[in-house]
Amino acid sequence: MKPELDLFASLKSLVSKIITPELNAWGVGDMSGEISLERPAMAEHGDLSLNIAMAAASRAGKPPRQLAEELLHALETDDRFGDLCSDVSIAGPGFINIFIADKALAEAVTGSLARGDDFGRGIPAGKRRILLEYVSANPTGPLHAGHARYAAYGDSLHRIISFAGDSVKTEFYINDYGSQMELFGRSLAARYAQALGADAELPEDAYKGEYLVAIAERIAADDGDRWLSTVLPEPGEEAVGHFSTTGSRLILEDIRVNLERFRVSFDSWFSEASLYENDHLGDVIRRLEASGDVYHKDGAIWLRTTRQGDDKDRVLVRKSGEPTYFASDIVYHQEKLSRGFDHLINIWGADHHGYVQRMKAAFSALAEDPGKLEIIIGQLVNVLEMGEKQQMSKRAGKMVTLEELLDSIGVDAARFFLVDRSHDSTLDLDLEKAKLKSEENPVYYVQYAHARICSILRKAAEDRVDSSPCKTTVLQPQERNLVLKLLEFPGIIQTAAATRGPHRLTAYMRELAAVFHVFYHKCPVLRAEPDQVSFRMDLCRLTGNTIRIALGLVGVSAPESM
RNA sequence: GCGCCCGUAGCUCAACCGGAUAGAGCAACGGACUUCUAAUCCGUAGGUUGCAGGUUCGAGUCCUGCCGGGCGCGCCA
Repeated sequence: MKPELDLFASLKSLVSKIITPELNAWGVGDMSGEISLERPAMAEHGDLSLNIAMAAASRAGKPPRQLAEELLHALETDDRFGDLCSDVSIAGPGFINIFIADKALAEAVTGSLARGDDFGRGIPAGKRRILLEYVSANPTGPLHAGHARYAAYGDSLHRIISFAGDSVKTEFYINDYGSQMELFGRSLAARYAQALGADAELPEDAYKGEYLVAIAERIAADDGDRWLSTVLPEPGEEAVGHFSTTGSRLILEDIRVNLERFRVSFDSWFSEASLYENDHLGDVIRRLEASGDVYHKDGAIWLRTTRQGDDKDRVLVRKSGEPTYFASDIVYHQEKLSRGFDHLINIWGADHHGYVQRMKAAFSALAEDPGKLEIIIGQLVNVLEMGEKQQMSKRAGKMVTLEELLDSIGVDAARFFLVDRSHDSTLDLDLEKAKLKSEENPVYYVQYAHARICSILRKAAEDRVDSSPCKTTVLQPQERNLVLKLLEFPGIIQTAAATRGPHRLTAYMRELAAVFHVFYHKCPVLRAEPDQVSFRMDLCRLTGNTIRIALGLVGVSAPESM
């Protein structure tokens, strides 16, 4: 976003320019990174507030208010600053409070409006290529509420980081390899036999979910009893392979369909099994050996991850000769890097947090910078039924699926709800309550503001409202509040992206909708004084654009009427 | 036992790099539609930010120790 179109950003750089000589004169060293303009909680404290005098006080060895006086003088005598600001004063322990001129605010609205759907978009940031991996489920069952949370979070993060200016691709890692897949194949084979009326028993610890019955019936319908002799009394290796492959393909298709309905899309889908089509594992192990941290013990191959701070060393290849999931993951991450990505973001559930250290250690062993690997731990979702916590288990088939969530509360409410709180907090989800909540979900509050704006603009077009150009340079308090809230948007985008926190955006939308609703009640638009109509329509347009953009960044629709 | 996350209004949650009088929504109570959408707005009430120390101009935020809850500590994934 061009600086002159982001009033807050350009004010910040102007203030920095003005006060830097003063800071230098105090001999406090480089404090340029600490200069920040904040929006005070209270209107009396100005539109923007500068706290650098207090931050510098101890290093300068002078009282903060005295320093503030010097900065105030520098600001007051600067012509450019005088053009943009109507007042500046010192308050409290040494805050410098800045009041922006109404004229500058009105011009910023015009400039922001001209950016259309790009209002708030950041400047493309260099050549860094990011790969964001999330959801990454076993294709052994439908996605559940926990996956839904990470899907909503990850997809929103993708949209936000991209909008903020970084280049991000997304990937779904399909865990279609290993013992869980074999167990899945055996479970499905038994269901298949049962579907054909045979007396087959599910293996121990089997996937017991009802969805497997439906899949087995479908395979029975497609293939008839062709496989029956190979699965009884015990399924052979070939049959297990067939059922796990066929079953996972069908489940993956179901996963794709539901994610698409959830407005979550991936640039690529990567199969773990495909890692074994060539000897990538051997290549990676040879590479790890160069670190000197690979050793053999008890018939297995180990990586000395303790050298990088892990609790214990980890097995790469079992004594059976099968690679561990850890080994797969190292190969996978090596593969990601070799595709040219230089920053990898993974979203993992809290139940995998113990895995972070060993993965970082693996990066070190590969002679890669562990800083290239950013792992975001998302806390879990508790599903409550009648207030009772339910254990979610894919194998036991006990879970609330993404599909059920969408059927009961809809895409918009589900996405807003799941992303509206920090990923760092455990989320309680009571499906019955969530259904009730759909009526009072804050998403409707935000969407309603958008619909209301559209309604005004429709009416303006119908009535051919006559609006002469804006002459007023004095804004009503409600207009000021709305403009100031709108101008926060570019900064909110940057913060949400940098802190990986989409919930900041939903919180912002609620605030924006609130100040708009207040504006709506106090400031008529179409029936305003003739020279005010044009500016108020601009305010409506810019608010509408901003809500639409913000909702879009969390994958929620912006209805034109409700 | 060790590691990570969390503890804020009755409930669900915010609070930017440590900023001024800790904010929203829901629930409760009282008001506002002959008007550009009342899915809205205005008002009232609601707090020792789990507890105890420490750091400093200033702590919900940082440090230490407790208490409580979640998750993990496999040659499962």
